[in-house]
Amino acid sequence: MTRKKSDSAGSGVRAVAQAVGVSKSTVSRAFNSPELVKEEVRQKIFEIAAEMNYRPHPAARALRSQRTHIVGAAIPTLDYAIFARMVNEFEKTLSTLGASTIVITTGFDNRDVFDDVRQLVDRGAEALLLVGEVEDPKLKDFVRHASLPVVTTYSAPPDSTVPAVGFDNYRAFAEAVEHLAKLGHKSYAMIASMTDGNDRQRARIAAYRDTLERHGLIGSDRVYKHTYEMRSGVSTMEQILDEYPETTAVICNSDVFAIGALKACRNRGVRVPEDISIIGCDDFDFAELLDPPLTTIAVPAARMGQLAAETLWAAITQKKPVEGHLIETRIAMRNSIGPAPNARIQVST
Amino acid sequence: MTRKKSDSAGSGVRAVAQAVGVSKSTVSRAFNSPELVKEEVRQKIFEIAAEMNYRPHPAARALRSQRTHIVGAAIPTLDYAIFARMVNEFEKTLSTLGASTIVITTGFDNRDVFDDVRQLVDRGAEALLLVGEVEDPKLKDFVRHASLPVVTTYSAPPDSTVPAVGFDNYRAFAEAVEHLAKLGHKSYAMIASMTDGNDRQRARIAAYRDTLERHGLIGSDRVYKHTYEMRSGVSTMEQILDEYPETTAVICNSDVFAIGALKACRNRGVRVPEDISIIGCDDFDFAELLDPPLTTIAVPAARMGQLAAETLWAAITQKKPVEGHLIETRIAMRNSIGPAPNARIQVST
DNA sequence: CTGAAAGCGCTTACAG
DNA sequence: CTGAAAGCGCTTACAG
Repeated sequence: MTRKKSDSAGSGVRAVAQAVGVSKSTVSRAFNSPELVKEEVRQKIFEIAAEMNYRPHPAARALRSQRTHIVGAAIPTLDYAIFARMVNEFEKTLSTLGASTIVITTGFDNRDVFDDVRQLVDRGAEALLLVGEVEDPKLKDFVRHASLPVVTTYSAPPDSTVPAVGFDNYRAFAEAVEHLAKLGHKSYAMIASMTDGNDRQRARIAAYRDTLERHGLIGSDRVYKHTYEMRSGVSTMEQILDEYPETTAVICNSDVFAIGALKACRNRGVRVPEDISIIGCDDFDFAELLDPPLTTIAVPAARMGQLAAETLWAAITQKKPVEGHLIETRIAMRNSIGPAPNARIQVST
Repeated sequence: MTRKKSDSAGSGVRAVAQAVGVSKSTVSRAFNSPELVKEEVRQKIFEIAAEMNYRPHPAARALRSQRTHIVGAAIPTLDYAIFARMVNEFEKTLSTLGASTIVITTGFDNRDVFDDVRQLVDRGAEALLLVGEVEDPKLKDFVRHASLPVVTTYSAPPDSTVPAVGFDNYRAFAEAVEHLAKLGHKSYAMIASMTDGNDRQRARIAAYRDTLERHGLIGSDRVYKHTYEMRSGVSTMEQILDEYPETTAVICNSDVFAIGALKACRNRGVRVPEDISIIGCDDFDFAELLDPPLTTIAVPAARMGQLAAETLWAAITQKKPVEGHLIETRIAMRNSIGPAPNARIQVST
């Protein structure tokens, strides 16, 4: 025995039922299957329930119905515009559909995220949004055997363990480099983020290397890796200017790096795009207001959030399989890239 | 009768208990009060439970223990760096403490947010983070009578219905305007956001007006209101330049506006800060990399998220009252403001 | 259209 | 240190 059986007053269904003069069943039905309850009775129940501020106990409801209406999102961080935007859209879409969003941040390395993801499930998540390829063996195992819908975003791994609502990182970057090659650039550098447990970075670097190689161009070995910080964009760009002044095209795997690179060029009196071309990735809001306006690969963050929410919800409610979506990307063409200069200007130090 | 009583196999405590050869009680105790279970038995339970991939059912656990370990955050949007950063820190802190974060976005108008906030509670939130003053009468009523801990952030209303972990918006902006006044500026404009249901905006505008008035300065009627978009910063700055070319100081209630204002000045050949001073608010990451580096009021987003999480958690677990915190702000001094020019330059159109 | 009863899967006070 | 039993607050199949 634990508490006394609350068979009388209180504030649960029982109390409402008593106040109205019907059974608990009828009160519950009025909320969950209103069409089964006589109009007149239903009205009275709603009225009195509202008066009493009655709300069904979430845990009791979830236990009995085996539905929590909670969906989990495990993302690297919220402190990065593009992820925040995706979750924002994910949450809004889900909210419209009648579900809530529980969030956990895991960092950018996917190799050991199982405990974080499990926390979401332990709180009742009925479905899961992930970012990038599933690399944690324990998580791989979990999604294989677990019965809940899972979708991953940002990536489009062909051999993925789970359906993906993402874009082709390789192709997007291959096109960007291709574009620069056609503009006549001969010497390149890439500012990337860490590749450990991050398939997007690996795909982008591979695209950069492969494309340069195919064109017999210099630079494929010049890949700088940093965590996402604007200062890193500044310092890396300075380093490039110092060590490889022949560089005319810099591919940044994040607008965070690009804005830093732009700043470094300004500091050094290097003109963009006359002397050097810089391309970013993400299409942050401020990209077009930079000086010069930043050409950048537009990542469809909001769209991914929306589609992920929709397919997950359909999977939960209609038991449909989770549907992957390959989203096309485009380069937001602005003025930070241009034809390769015939000669490098002098770099002032 | 609903389902058959799962008294035998399955995958719950019962199954684990049977596999180990103890009672459900002992299995449950091994997880919840390990010190009450004999070392040897405990080990065996952990081992077998892990093998069977056993996880206590969240809803059952929550129903019985009346604890969900879920905390709710109702914020205007995640698609704005400063809110995303606050929630990011909130989540991380809570995660460390053993709780999860459920999020809902409500927009910037606080007058009708009760249904959103209630959704959080209906999903099991044990405590609530809010943003700004509580203005929705229904919400006010709810927090007054509800027994769950609530904290609001960003504001510091003295007569608040709920404790606040925030900063003094009025004072922060009064200081900023005061600073500009001391620099000799005579003619001002403010680019603000919408004031409906937004006490932070109202406080900032009041601070601006009061301070100007106290100094007998021009501009207190020149407050432009827009939703947070960089283009609005551009167009409003252009308007200011056109209609009030005598303006030498522009206070932006968001760095989003400030970056737009900076851009507009650049477009028009107006030099910052030689011709006009611009100050932002938020201290976005990119503020110091702008050209010129942006002077801006630093909003302590991460700190608010952390403190809110800590006080809410203490309130839940130790039944301590929720503790408010008034956080000091400072102006991140950079180069976008300077002494008032003696004469206005010509504005090219 | 409605009510009585079972049971969702745990945890915990009680008794030993 | 352990087990049997009660009960958390709902929802729903069953019977009427």
